[in-house]
Amino acid sequence: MLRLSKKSDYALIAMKHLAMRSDGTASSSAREIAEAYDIPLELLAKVLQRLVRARLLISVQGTRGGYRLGRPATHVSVADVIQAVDGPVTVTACSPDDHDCDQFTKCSIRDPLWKIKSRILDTLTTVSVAEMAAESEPPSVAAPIVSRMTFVPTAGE
Amino acid sequence: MLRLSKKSDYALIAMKHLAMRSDGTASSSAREIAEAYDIPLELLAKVLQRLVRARLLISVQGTRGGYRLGRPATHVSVADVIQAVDGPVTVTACSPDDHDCDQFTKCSIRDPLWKIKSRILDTLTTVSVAEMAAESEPPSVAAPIVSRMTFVPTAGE
DNA sequence: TAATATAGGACTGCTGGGGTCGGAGATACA
DNA sequence: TGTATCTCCGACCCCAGCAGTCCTATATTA
Repeated sequence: MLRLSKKSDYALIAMKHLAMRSDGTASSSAREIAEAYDIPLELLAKVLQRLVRARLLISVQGTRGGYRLGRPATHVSVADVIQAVDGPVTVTACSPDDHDCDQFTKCSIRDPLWKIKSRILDTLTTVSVAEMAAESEPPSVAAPIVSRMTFVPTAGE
Repeated sequence: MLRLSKKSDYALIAMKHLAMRSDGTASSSAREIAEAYDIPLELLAKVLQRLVRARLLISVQGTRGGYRLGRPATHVSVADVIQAVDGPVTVTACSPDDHDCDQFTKCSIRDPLWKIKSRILDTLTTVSVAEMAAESEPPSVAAPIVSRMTFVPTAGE
């Protein structure tokens, strides 16, 4: 459970692929990425379209067209990619202020789960695509990727 | 996305219900819980059976039977409940040592996502059922639930 | 013995994700 | 200008898995 969809998988693969070869503004076509990772072309194309709509990618139409990052990979989090493809990250079916949920007027776990969801979202937001790409590089300096993973106790929340 | 199943919802509701009224070894029947939260009885019963199999609950058969916690609510994490009902928490379809995943021999995001999954699992493990139940109590001391949420940078991992 | 409780297998309806197809629009190049 | 190549986008199908139901067996108490 809690598995994320293949669309998200494909989106992350594509984003990482572009991040690793985007020295400057290099672009790749959907076909190139699809063949590199054995992903169905049409499905990948649909995923890439959503990423374009979310401004995470910029598409160039026509011959020799393709996709390139919409902004630096360091400014794109895993959460951004997942949400662009699969919609908002929601652990529960209904949100705390979703009062038209018939069954859960008596629900007692909405608020606790909502806090857990916030922490998961924090985790996904903290990791950027650039950091994912950096892990695959030959270990040169071993960038302090996890240095920002420290959670501040949010007792006031 | 990342939504957990209704079975997990029901399981958490039931566990919290029992945690809140388990002063000593109070028990509740499946019907009682089902009616309290408008949950289909048969479905809830099946969920409770899984919790019994996972030793999270103890069942008493026969008239005036029911369910009670298998161990103190402080020692039951949200992750325990979810895993008992929905199986292991997996963000990706395949694990890092799952080499028979045909498509993902070229997969480049398995390891990064595996780390993220570990952090999510940490979050779910850190919150206990007792803490979920405590949030509904009239705020007496406001127990320091999140004090253990501080992540230690695992740079060596 | 009757009533009530859990245990658990078998079954159905259906939503949503994975995947496919075809056509429209945009661009590069001859 | 024409054509090939590429992205874009909507429509469509298939099916695994979840939610929910039903039925029977078993255990316990009154």
